Amino acid sequence: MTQSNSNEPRGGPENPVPQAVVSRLSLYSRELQQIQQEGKETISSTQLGSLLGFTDAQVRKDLAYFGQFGYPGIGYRCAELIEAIQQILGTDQDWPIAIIGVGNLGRALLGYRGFSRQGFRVVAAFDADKSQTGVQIDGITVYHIDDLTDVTRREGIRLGVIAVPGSAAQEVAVRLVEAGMVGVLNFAPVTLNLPDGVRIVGVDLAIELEQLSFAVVNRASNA
Amino acid sequence: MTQSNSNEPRGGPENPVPQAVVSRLSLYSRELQQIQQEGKETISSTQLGSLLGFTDAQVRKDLAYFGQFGYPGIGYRCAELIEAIQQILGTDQDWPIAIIGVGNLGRALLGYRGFSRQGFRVVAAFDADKSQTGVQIDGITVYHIDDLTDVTRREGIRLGVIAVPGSAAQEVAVRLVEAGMVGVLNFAPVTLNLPDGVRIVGVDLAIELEQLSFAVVNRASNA
DNA sequence: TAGATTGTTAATCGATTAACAATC
DNA sequence: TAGATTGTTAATCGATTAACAATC
Repeated sequence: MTQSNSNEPRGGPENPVPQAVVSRLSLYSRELQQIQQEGKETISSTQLGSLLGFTDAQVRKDLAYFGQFGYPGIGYRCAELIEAIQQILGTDQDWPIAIIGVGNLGRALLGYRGFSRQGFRVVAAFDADKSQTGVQIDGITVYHIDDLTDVTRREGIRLGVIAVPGSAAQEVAVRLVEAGMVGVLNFAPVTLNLPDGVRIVGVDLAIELEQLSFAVVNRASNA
Repeated sequence: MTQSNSNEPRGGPENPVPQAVVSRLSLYSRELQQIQQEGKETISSTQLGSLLGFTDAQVRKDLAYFGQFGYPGIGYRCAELIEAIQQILGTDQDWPIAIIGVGNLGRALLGYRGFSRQGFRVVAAFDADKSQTGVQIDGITVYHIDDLTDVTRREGIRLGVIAVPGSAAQEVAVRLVEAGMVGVLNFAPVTLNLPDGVRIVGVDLAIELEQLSFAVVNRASNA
């Protein structure tokens, strides 16, 4: 019988980490890298929080989910904390990813250098259009969607990015899961229905703009 | 003295609407349009919720922030609710928008048809590179960044999309605000610092992937 | 030592869910 | 009428903040 160690701070079943905490972890990491580039060695929770609009308590609490990283009287050493967060997020590993759909958005994603910032590496693109098969875009080969499983296994791809029209997204998503993918970044403007255990992050560009228009239309409350 | 009307359900200062509610409103709208296309006239909070993974109570509570839209015993009429939500979000209006930066990502956004789904219309692009000035991309003219204020005022643009490198983003953001923009969709991987009253929505592609890698690395808790 | 800052517990705040009278 | 479903209040749950002893 597996006995749960109550000294264990990690996000096991006993201590599920809220989604919001994980989002902020990414922001901390990004901010810390900026700070480090500016030559600062350490930073306090108060400083880090204020750069991002969070309280000092929130920063400390978030980190406390995963362990003790700070030094009382000093703060956090940037280099150390960056490394710790990357390990928590899994971005200390190499993540070969695939992009499905080489329309406008897919092509942009193929050329986007920002992915590589944290160990993500686009290794293959897929499209249903046979005239695209074999084409190279920004050094990445475009495969036919029917080769999804083969290439995915060969390259050890676990994360897929959906950049196909909404009408095709659900079917593509199912095929990704069949091919063994466990995480999906979905740019199509539809709700995907996938088995539990497959994590989905959705980015709908129109919805992001809607958040802005709501805020603008209702910004009397701000003024 | 302005007396607050306690019958007023809208998100005035008395009743600030949580950010999470606004996000879900967009999802409801998207889902309702799908449902309507499938020929359904009405839908219950239970059905709508389950399509999106929310409880029925949550759906009803979210909508209750803004008024009464349902019919006891019947549910919600799709057409009516869609129109109501669009009015709440402001997407019943026309929103001319500008894209700043015509690199890989900016170009993809210029060609992205999904923006127009809800009244968003890209009317201008800007870039600091003078060799791009005057070029047309997908029918949109690229202006030099120095013409930002002129074009913004002429076209009545209030929302801007930042698709420039991180190193230039803060400076560009400040210029957008100076030009009169009140909402910014930021694709650059940096935290923007802008006056209160300017709403910022950030989309960091690498961070979205990090959320996936965390979930995958820690998915023992799911299994 | 005095000053700064952490990690953590308790208190507060806000958001989600359950329950149900009112309505069609 | 019986069945379905809303809008809303009260109860629950979870997340944020405040406070402070422990530490450097």
